[in-house]
Amino acid sequence: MATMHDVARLAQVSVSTVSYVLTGTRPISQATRNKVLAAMAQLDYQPNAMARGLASRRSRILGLLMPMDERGLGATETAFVTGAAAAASSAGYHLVLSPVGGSNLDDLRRLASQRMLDGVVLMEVQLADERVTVLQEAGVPLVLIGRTGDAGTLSYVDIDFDQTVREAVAHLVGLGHRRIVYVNHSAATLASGYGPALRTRDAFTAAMAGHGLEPVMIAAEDSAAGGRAALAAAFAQAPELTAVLAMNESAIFGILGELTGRGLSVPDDVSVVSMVTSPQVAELATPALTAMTSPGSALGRIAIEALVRHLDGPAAERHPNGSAAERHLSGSAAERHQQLLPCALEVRGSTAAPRSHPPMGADQ
Amino acid sequence: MATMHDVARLAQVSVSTVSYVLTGTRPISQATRNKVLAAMAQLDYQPNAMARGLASRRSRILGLLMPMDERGLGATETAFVTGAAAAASSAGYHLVLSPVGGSNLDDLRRLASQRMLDGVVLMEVQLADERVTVLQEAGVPLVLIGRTGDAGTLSYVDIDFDQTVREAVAHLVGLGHRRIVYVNHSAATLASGYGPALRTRDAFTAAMAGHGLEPVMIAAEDSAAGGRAALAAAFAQAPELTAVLAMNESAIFGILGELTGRGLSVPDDVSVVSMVTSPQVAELATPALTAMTSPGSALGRIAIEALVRHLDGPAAERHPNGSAAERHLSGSAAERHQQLLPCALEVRGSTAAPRSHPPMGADQ
DNA sequence: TCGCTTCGTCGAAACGCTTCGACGCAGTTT
DNA sequence: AAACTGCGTCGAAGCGTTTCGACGAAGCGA
Repeated sequence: MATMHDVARLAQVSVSTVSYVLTGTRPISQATRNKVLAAMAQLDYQPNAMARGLASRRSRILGLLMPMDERGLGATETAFVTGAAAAASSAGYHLVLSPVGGSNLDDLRRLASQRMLDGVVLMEVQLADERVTVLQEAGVPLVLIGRTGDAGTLSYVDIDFDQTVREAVAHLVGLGHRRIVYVNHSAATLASGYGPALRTRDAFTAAMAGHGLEPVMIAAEDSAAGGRAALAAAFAQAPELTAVLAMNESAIFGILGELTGRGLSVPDDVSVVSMVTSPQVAELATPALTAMTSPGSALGRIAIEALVRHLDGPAAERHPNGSAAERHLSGSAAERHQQLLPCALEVRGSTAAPRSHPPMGADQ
Repeated sequence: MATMHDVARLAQVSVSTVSYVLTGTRPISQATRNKVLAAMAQLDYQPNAMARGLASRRSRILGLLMPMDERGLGATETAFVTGAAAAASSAGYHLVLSPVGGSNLDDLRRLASQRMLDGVVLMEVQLADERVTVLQEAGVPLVLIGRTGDAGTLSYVDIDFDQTVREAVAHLVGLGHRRIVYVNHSAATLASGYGPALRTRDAFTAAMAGHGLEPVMIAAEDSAAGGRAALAAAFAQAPELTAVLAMNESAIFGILGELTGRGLSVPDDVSVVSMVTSPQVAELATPALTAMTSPGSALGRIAIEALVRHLDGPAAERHPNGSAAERHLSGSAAERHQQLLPCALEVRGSTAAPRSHPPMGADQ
């Protein structure tokens, strides 16, 4: 494996010159640059990541911390990851996905203290997430996907649940539905402070109130069985329901199965809308599900871009010889990126006007 | 951030002594060890990963290379990842998941040449996989999940497709089915040399022949629509079919939908078996699918363990002061781990005896 | 023509760790 | 009693980069 010394010797320049060619830190004449580049090509030189990291105190590695607990990544999360990977790569960073569960905080602390990651993106953030504290104490720059309860000073990208729920409810109400049930994640998930579950809950209450309707909510375990049970509970609580809005991607198949089992047809008897779902999953069901499509890859891209901006300092690098103080100043100006993205309504076959109540005053 | 120097000073020993305490490379008296440990605790010392990597020429990072193309990771792949992560962690390695697509070989080459990864596990291996060549040229130890066509000298862990298919067919034949259709991945996937698709195809032909039955095979796009089309094609080709064996997890929901659409009931009119599927996914369908459950987390664990064994040399470290030659010798003896794991048949609600032909000579 | 920047390059000192040779000091062996 | 042998420890030399200060050589205003 060729080293910088080899390149320098072959190009007949000093080691530091090679480094400057590589990093662009100082001006190098075109002639010298070409010599060096030629030598690098000839030797098939690749800089040693460890040496680079040690000397520069930046690894150029970004971490994507995703708890991989129960069920796997859905297509949504995958889109998210690919978006992030693409963004990182084009910013000259490596992206590593670390499956550090929410439980082993010590692992996380170790990872953070080892200075192996220049920054991290945190997925599946809880309202009160200890990982945030750990990372902050370790001084690792971070961007959240999702928000903690007190996200004031943090950077985050998240889905605009409020807007998303409002749109979903408007769609159903516009079709003429009045009795709409919201199937959320399980009570345990709610209690653990899972942001999406809590925020959609509140948003649903608000949205229904806005239409003068009564919100009915059911918690469901993240499984088909959970969905079945939830639907049974829903009918017990609101026998005349005509539409189901489901946050729980795992439960939704159980809901559909139970609906069929009861001899009810979708969408003629009951309309179903799936929240924060990828088109691929929505198409799996029969009929294909009307769904709020999550902005997966955009979320990932934006999160990484915000992180990189924070790390590399302001893009407007007008004074390459600016003092450290200057750089710090403008660096902190680039901080705190906070952004919400809504899901887009995609109407497929699982929603229609209710049998009993035809549409009325649709454009609510 | 405390360094080794700080620890050494506080503990009143030399830097090298601290290092020996940390790595266990040389004997250290209990008294000294305690002093050092105390100092480390007091300073909250964490070794710097980059410095460590540079000096020792091993990063203690393992890569899990997973192409994240189309659809997301299923629960199967997730189990795989978590198994690998757990194994890596308990062997003292970090596991990073790198979404380097199959396309950008250059990215991979760069990653490999930067000496950032001590070794890699390759997922979704094609029969002719260029990534293997790249990695081998870069001198990075690797273990495959799946096999290339010429896996002779490589280490791999894979599903025993032959055994799995045989068992699935035996289950159906045992119930009395004679006309069984196998729904595979798409023609394009087959053509690209995707091992599981090819191996199951051959295994199915062989298994059916073993029962004196004619194999009918259909290729399906990886989507619900693909499944629907495939079922239509299946009925066109074998109108009297009574059972479907599906490799294609995405298509299977389309198959079920189309079956229902034609007024056929599962399992009364048609039995369905899903191959290489996780229980979670199998439970999503109504009725829950009889499936061959993939040994997800075991695969991941075994792959990592094989890799680590290769890296750390033979477990039987009887001669800690053995010469480099000895170590190399025994190292190469530990190489080439090749193992196949079958999927386990889990009978759920989607298989039953065919209506027309009651069971006969079941224990085939 | 004399200083004064600016440009392009160099040498050397980090960066924080591992590892190698050496050495003092018991505790054997002869 | 002399010559070994391990054990526990130390100092120093790397590992392959980046980065800082320095220094000729131009280029330029006075």
